[in-house]
Amino acid sequence: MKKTDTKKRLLEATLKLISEKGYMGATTREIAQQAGVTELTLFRHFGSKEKLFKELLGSYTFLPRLKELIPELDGLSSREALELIATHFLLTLKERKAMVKIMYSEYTTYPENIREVYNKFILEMRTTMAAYFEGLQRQGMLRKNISPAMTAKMFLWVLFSYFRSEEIMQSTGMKKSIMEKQVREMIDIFMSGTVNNNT
Amino acid sequence: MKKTDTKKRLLEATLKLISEKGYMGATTREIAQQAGVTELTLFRHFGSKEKLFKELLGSYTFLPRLKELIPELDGLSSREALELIATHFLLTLKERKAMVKIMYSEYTTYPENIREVYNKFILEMRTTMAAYFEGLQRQGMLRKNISPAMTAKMFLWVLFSYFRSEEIMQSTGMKKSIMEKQVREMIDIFMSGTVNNNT
DNA sequence: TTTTCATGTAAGCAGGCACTTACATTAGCG
DNA sequence: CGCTAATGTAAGTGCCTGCTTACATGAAAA
Repeated sequence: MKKTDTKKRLLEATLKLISEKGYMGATTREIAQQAGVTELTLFRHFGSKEKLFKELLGSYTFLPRLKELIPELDGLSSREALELIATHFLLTLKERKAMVKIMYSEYTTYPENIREVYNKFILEMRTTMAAYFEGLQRQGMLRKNISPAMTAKMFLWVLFSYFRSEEIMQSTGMKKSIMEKQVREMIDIFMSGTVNNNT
Repeated sequence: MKKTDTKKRLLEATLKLISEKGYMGATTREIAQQAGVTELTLFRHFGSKEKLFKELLGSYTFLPRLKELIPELDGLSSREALELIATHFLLTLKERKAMVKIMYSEYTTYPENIREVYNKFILEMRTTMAAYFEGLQRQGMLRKNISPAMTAKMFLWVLFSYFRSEEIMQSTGMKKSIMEKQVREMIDIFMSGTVNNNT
């Protein structure tokens, strides 16, 4: 008997359906059916719909690979480094698309602990990036008169909004070649700004 | 008898409750109560919950004041102009906060015509800003090798994300003085970039 | 004054929901 | 084989939801 399997399949089904229909729109019947089990099995495992959802959130790890990535950036130019970070960030979001969608749409309506997961993720990303930018600043590669914190925020905002507009809003999804081109364009603007200096 | 009043109050109550609890979480009973009428009156006016929601969306105008604003920008430096645009944009979002919240969270779950309203709004903002940046580019005030379309997107993404993180996620809301300071910081980075050129 | 029209009161219906109870089945393990 | 533990079948409970029906009220328009 594969006890673990059932629970796992239920959690996956929950993730899928809630990301598609929202917490209130996803019924326990449908979740169970999607997982290939009876509704009763769902309740035997989790007790209630809310506990199921909380366990889904709790079981979730965003494993910010950003930190692991930073040592690899040493030999690269800051432009190359930011491109690499951006690409990895976007791919992580794409992989976790369903959960990202949930956190995005349920944040305001389902206050209890979804906020914790979300805030933790955002905060970790921000501080990691801010630390990286602070390093660049110390090396003289970043303007002295801007704050690493705001720099980090704007970097992530642009990437996240790009992800949302491409992946969540459009059904098509991002094509890799197009994505890389646009990442390059975004990072170019992010680094060099928009103002014309050639005079 | 104030026929118009009742309908208007119902629409306002719908806006408020759906923005707080989502479409599925807001009940017709509660909406009617919030509007100070009987549930029956709600159904006499709108026939069904879905029609009520659609009428809310249809009745809604985002009146993009961006277009009206553009003539006023003539004497200003591009930095001042962008700051003015940004401030107005953020204030519009704040005024329409409830509807913005709805479009944000219900977009993927309530597909039918909420997308139209949202897409129309986004598209209008983007094209207006892109046209403005194209003008700047012709005047030689914007780098030649970046696309006005992407520039416009990034500009709006940063502002929108800022709004979301300040206004929607935190309960406190934006304080005007802090907002102005941060807008200046964001536009500085947006215009001058992040890279250190002083060598 | 009589009519009309927006609203209210009250009761309820049918369906879906989360969740439960009682009992049967199946498969692996000692 | 017999025991245990996970799952299934089936029926149902109580609650809430969107929505309806029948009748009453009250104020403005005729």
